[in-house]
Amino acid sequence: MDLETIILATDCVVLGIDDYQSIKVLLIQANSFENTWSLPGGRVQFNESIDQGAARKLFQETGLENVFLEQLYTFGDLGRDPRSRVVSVGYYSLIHIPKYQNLEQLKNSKWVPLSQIPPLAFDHNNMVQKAMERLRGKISYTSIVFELLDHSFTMSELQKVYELILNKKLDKRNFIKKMKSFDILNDLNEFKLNLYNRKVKLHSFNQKKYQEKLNEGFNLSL
Amino acid sequence: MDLETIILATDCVVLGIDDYQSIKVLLIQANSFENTWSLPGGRVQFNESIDQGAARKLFQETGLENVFLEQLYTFGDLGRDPRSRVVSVGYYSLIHIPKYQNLEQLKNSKWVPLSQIPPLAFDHNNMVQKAMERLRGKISYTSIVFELLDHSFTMSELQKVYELILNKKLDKRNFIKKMKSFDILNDLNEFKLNLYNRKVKLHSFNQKKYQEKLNEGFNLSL
DNA sequence: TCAAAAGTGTTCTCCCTACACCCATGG
DNA sequence: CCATGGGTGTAGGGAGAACACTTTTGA
Repeated sequence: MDLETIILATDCVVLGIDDYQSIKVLLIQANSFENTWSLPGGRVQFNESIDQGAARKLFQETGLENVFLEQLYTFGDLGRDPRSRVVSVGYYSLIHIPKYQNLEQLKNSKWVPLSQIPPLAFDHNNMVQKAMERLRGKISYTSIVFELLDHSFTMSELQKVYELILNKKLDKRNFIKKMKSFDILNDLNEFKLNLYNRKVKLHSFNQKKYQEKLNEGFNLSL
Repeated sequence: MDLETIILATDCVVLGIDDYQSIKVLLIQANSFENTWSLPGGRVQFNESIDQGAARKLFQETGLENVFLEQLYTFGDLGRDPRSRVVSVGYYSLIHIPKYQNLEQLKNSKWVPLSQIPPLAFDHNNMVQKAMERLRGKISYTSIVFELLDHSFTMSELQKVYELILNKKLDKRNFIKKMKSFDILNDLNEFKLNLYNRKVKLHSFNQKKYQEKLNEGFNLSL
């Protein structure tokens, strides 16, 4: 290969929630650098689109597929990879961690709370930063919060996710009042038991109602 | 060069305002296709960052430099360029057109109102679309509106720009009240004559005040 | 005298915010 | 009986929205 060829790659910031205590990032062992963690990613092939490349590498390295995956930003500074000129298209993915607990490929990876991320390979810390900014921005005009939740969830789980993303505490009664006014949740007649074995009502996201409202300049900001 | 090499390029959506009647896009004659218009752009060199590449091509093809220029989205679908596998990092730039009227390099280009853009080369129409979405989104949490205005401007010019971006009419009194409440404009003791030769008060953007307010979760949405 | 844009306040409504107590359960 | 989180309603203040007339100038 030409020594002066720019190599094109993707990297993916996978954000997830499990215990509602923090937002976590999926890190894998960087194969070329011992003791260094990095984001899943790799080269884009000649005969695949960038989106396809990102989804393929994500699947190969983590087993995740058919998940929310969106382009974030393209990182192309000189020297971001000391070995060669690599331009990386960053992506971010949002998942509810317990749904994917048993994936074989996750053996060599770990979920790390945002506040405890070590220095990562290349400019990967920067990518995580950008992903969080994007998430924070998009929470108010898209329905991406629900990507972080299970199909059914309690109101306080939903509130916790908002609080983690916006990084501030919200008033319980005001939150519920606002959410109900959006009228985009289904009241399931199902319950789950919380830590204190108390029955808690479950809800689900009503994609259809949400889509209908979107056309009228509707948004989800609190 | 390797036939299976992915080529990296940039393209730039230059948006500008002159007569406050419409937002306009700068189009240039695509050199490889006769009678086709396209966005300024070209290959990224091995020894420059993507940002530098975008700025360099913008300057070479339009003469514009030191202007607002920000990465937009990376376009990498198969077949977007029928000749070879080109991945293009899209940028957008915002300028006040009359400031740059005399640029030599703009001879073979034209400013076209958004509503009158012809079919462009490659996926360039798509890029324009994305740039407008970004502009609309960012108007409320950054100060990019002022990139489209001259250093000094009248309140109704500012209002027109908001109206063009948001694509709806605003109430004059409410607009002024809101803007004044932001407290980020300087009242210049200067006037300009409008079409009817009437003296109109001029204002300018107070970058410093704006920066101070930013830290307190301030935003510019109407 | 007509057309076009500048300049200027008030009222009403609705939404956001602040705020507290009881209940159910497991330990 | 204690700790923890679920569930529920109201009142007040402030911001957004609606709204009209006068003035200036050129044509």
